[in-house]
Amino acid sequence: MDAEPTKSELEILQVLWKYGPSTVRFVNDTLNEQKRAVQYTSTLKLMQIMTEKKMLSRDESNMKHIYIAAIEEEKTKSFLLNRFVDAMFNGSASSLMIQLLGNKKTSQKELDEIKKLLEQLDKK
Amino acid sequence: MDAEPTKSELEILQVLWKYGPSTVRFVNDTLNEQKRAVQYTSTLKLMQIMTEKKMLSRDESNMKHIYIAAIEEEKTKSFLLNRFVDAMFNGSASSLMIQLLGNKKTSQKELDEIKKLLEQLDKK
DNA sequence: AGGCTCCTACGAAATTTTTCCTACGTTTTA
DNA sequence: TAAAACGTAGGAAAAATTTCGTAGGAGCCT
Repeated sequence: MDAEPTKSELEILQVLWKYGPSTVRFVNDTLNEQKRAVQYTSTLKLMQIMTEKKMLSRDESNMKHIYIAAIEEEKTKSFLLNRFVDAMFNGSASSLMIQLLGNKKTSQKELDEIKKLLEQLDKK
Repeated sequence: MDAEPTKSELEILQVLWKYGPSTVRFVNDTLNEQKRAVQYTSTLKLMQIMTEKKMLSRDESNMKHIYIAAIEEEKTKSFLLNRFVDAMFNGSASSLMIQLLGNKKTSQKELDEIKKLLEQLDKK
């Protein structure tokens, strides 16, 4: 992991990961709909900075630049998750699970999926 | 959740949660051993700020003040975890699990514990 | 008592992150 | 074609977070 995405940077990455390469306009609209009010130029600026940091790349061939996430979703999430578990739960996945499942928000469907996953891991 | 602990604040909370009520000196030493170099007055200052924010409370009856975590470990971790899952995995616990267990770091013992936990949840 | 160490308080500086204003060019619309 | 809308770039300000220097008091040792 080269650079740590900040909170705001992560929001932008999420949009790009979810919807694929996008314009600043699209990202900004999405953030405003799904997250919070933010000015267009703020989003633009941040995406420019992220491009400098090599976190994004962009296609400048048209006036409306198209931005692309340059760091992988899987790797980044995995990295951040591991850091989070280490910092918060001393690296213990089961502690995290206890905490996570302890607060009844998780649906039965989710639980079933997790069980299936565990079975798969066992077979190996 | 009243106030968001920042990264540094969380480090301090972790020490207090783990070792119980402590002096600034102890917290600072622990951080320097386990985390990173940081000046005594920096730790002091931060803990004073946290006290203002009601994140910590303290016993001032002696010259060496004793600081106590004023927010609960469980609640705080649960809150931060939920935010993390929402932000990173769209609220899906199983997605998080897949990511977490996908990177082979988790031991068999951990897996067993998680399985046990799931069974318990089922019985209810 | 004088010197040394440790403590707190306070203020300010340094750093990092986030936000937005302004300028100016291109495209679209009336 | 002029006005309005939209695009980028760059700088600077604002906000949030972190760090540390300095001052002054208390405790301890010789």
